[in-house]
This record gives sequence, C-alpha cells and structure tokens, in this order.
Amino acid sequence: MPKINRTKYAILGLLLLGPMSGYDMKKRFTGSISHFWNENYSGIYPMLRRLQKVGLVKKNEERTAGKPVRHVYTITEEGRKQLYEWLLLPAERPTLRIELLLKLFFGHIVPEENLIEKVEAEKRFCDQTLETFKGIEEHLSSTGSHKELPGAKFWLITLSYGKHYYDAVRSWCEETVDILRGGKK
Amino acid sequence: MPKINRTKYAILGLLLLGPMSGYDMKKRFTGSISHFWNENYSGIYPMLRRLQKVGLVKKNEERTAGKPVRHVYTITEEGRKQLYEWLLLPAERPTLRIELLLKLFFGHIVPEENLIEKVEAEKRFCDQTLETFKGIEEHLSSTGSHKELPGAKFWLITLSYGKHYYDAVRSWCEETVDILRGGKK
DNA sequence: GCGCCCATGTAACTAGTTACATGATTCA
DNA sequence: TGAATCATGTAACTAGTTACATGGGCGC
Repeated sequence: MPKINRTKYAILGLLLLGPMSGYDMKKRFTGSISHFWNENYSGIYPMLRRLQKVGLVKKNEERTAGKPVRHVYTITEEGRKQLYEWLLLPAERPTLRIELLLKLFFGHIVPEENLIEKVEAEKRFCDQTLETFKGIEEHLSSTGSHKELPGAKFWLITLSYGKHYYDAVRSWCEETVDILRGGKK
Repeated sequence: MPKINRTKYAILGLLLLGPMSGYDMKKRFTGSISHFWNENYSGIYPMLRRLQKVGLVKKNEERTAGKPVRHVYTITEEGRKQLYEWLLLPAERPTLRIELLLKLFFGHIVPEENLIEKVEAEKRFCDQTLETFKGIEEHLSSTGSHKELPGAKFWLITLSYGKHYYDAVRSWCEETVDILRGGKK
C-alpha cells in the first residue's frame, strides 16, 4: 500500500470550517490543533495549488486596500467527497520516535543530573501545555465561540486527548525524577 | 539549526549493549523498544557503512558453516565520544501527527458509528500493547535477563512511559466512546 | 527606527517508507 | 512443500524541515 498524503486531507478538512487562505491555515496549525497536527507553509501552499488544479478546491482573490492580496480557498463537492472517503478509512497509527526515551535508554553513560534536567524540562512542557488547554477551554465556554466550529463536540474530544496525554506524561516525569534521584548509587 | 541525524545515534547507542549486526538491530527496533523508536533496514545498513567509513564503528565478519556471513559491528572510542556529546544535548520534542484525532476533528461529516469503530480499534491496540508490556516485565523479573542491559533501571523507565501513555489513551478511548454514544442526537 | 503581523511563495535538503532483490536453512 | 527465520542490501519514492526571498502596514 502506498503512503497516503495526509497533508491533502488536513487541508481539505480545514476548509470544512469555511473558506480560508494558506496563511489562515497555518494559524490553525500553530494554534489550538497544534497538539495533534501541524503543517508548514512549504506544505500548504504547493498543496493548495495542486488541489485547485485537480478541482478539489476553488480559489478566490480578495483585495483589501493597503493589504496583500488574499488567496481564499473553498472546498468543492468533489473535494468534500474525497475527504469523506478518506475519513471513513481506519486511522493509521504513527510510528513513535521519542528522543527523550532514546536518550534515557542509553542514559547509563551520562551523569544522572543531566537526565534529570531533561525529564524536568519535559515536565515543564507538560505543565505549560496543560495551562494552554485550560485557557482554550475557558475561552471556548465563556465566549461561546464553539459556534465557529461545526462540531464543538469533536473539538472537545481532541482537547481531552491532549489532557489525558500530557497528564500521563507529567506524572511519569515526576515518578522518573524520583527514581533517578532516589536510586542514586 | 540543521536537523540532527538521530538514526546515527540510535545505532551507536544500541552498540553500547554489545557488538551486533544490522539484523540484530532491526530485531531490537521491532522488539521491546519499538514503542519509542524504530528504524528500518534501509536506514540501518547504509548508516552502518557510513559510520564505519568515518571510524565510529568497526566491522568484523563472522562466518558460521551453513549460515550467511554476519557483519558484526562494534562501537569505537570516537563513536562513544560522539554519542556521549549527543546524549548531553536537550531532547527534541517530536511534532505530533495523530491521524485518529485529525479524523475525529472533522468527524461531524461522517456517521458516528464509523468514529466509534476507530476509537474502539485504538482501545484494542492499547490493551494489546499493555499486555505485551506485562509480558516483557514478567520475563525480565523472572529470568533475571536485566543483566543483559547495562542499565536495567533506564529500561524500566522507558517501559513505564509506555504504560502511562497507553493507560491514558485507553481511558480517553472509553470516555470518548461514551461521549459519542451518549451524545447521540 | 525596530520589530511584529500580514501574506505569499520557492529551493535545497534530510529523513523516512515501501518495494524490490537474493538465497540458504530449519521446522512443521 | 511451504512458511518462517537468518541475513544482506538497493532503488524509488514520499514526506517533512529549514532557509531563503519579498514587501507593505501598524504600533511603540
């Protein structure tokens, strides 16, 4: 089986939220969905052109005085259909490459203090991310901006995944620091 | 900053466990460390040659009657030094691309039963993996094969990460199935 | 005047996956 | 006799990252 191009579907999917430009998409990928997906400009722009060429999206140019031209894309019926087909397929699992664990696995040759630093950095990252999630949730419930999304439920589900995940990693970090400190020879 | 080649260090690191062939390495990558790292033959063999050429590993050919020649590699002092330098550096975080979440995020256009299936498949995967971990742990404690590794402690730490992770995802799956079933319109 | 935001994109590179290619031995 | 394991590797492709390139507007 050849590898499926997920950038294509990530882009088509974003267009379900409404017409937008490549720049808008990048903002989404850096924002609240960054904890489970990301794309760079160098993936987005060429893909948008390709999708336009084969008729899965339509382009409109928006001109506002004193601002750069915006290339705003809309999903077509055919685009929607192909996205739908892909959504039905089983989700492929990512092959993990967790550098932190690789470094810990070979950790017996470096000073333990160095390992502890790494684990604590990871913990700080978890804390930060969990804070961000809290902020997003509050923002969502207070402003009622869930109307922006056609499926706020699904959006909460992905957020919940993040919470479970970072909570788990966070407590692993705590345990691990204890082991590393306590188990000192 | 240019991207660092982690395959290089994954291979050098494995050689800390003792001399081995590319084939042996692949077995490790498919075995008990597969939950945090993987490499394919197509990454391993060319890298071993490259590492040999620059003197980070040494090759010995082992001939056994009736068996293919084994190319057994050993890490050199210089290899160990370079690995050490890399181990000290902060671990880079992977950019996540979780297809399941992407599909759920756009899930409002497909039948919910299809989404539930995907989440349940994920749960089954977690259960399976957790079972495997249990097996590994038992095997380790019963046979005392932890002597095989220079740092059994670190090995348990990586295993524990996996347990935390899959436990968390597993309970997220349960919650999510409930939401999807209960929240039916 | 500086830096950030808006907004578009390309070029060059690095990494990663899959398919291809070969062939002996061992075990059921 | 057929599948699995041992054992090596290459070729072709796909995906992903970083650096490069440009330029106006806005706020401090």
